[in-house]
Amino acid sequence: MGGAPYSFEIEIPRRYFDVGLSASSGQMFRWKQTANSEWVGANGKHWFRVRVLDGREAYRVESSGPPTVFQSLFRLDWDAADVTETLTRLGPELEPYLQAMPGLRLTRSGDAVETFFSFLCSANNHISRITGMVNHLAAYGPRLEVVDVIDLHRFPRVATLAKVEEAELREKGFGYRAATITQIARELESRGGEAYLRSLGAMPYERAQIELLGFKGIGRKLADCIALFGLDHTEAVPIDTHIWQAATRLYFPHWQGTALTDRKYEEASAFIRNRFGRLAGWAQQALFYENVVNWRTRK
DNA sequence: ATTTGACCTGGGCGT
DNA sequence: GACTACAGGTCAAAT
Repeated sequence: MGGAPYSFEIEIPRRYFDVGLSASSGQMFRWKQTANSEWVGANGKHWFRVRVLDGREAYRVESSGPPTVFQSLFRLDWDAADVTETLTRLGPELEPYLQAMPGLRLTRSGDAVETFFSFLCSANNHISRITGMVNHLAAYGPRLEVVDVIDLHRFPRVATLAKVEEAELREKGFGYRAATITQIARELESRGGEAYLRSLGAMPYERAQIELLGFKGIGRKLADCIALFGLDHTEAVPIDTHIWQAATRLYFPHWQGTALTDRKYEEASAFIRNRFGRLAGWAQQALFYENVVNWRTRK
């Protein structure tokens, strides 16, 4: 396609920022690696194309947005060396997990609506199918650009999604989530749509959590994912099957192999949150993705 | 307060 | 190649 509106370099060591790892670790679902190993993706109203500069600790980024958008998305305003050092001081048990995932960063979505609907797709599902579903939803938004044959769309607004029929999503393979997604889209619109969602980012984590739990179809786990990845509540600790495995291994050995109940969810999540504070979400991401990568061989 | 069963679909792995 | 288990869970009903 024609020249990108913005083209800039980001200079940072790979151990502090691995763009592919950060983009494909289950925090966002609209990034792809191209044949020539560039990373191309979209978030909210922006698209990005990222390539590693030969022999240098730097990236060349083309984007619809200025550097600040990219920097915010990958949370480059947080110093990874500092975060890692603080995390290992607060929890030495984290060190092997952080070392196993060098360059993995906690991201910060620029679009709460996209994150909200992305994680509605994630319940009892696996990353590859979530990816397909999120990209189906994204196709309801206007096309931004085509980069290396990859169709990049602006993620649709709430009003658009609220008009989608359940049957339509069923046909696209959404399964039973077709019903919850269309219902929740309408509920979200009636609560004020995007403005309401954004307001959850401005209120304390605990209150945002309660608001999100008011949607039928959003439980603790999804509420925490939305809070963490979409509303910048970085102290949120979603407990999914992977974090549950890690948490029982590290902190609650007497619960290993047991089912996750409401009470245990609350205790495990609060424990990690109290241990790492506003860095808890970053810790969670390292524990999560290390377990995703290694869980098959571990058991 | 915990446990159980139902729920769409499609990679992936072992038989 | 069919089978089966399971995946970034949630809800309602039955212990």
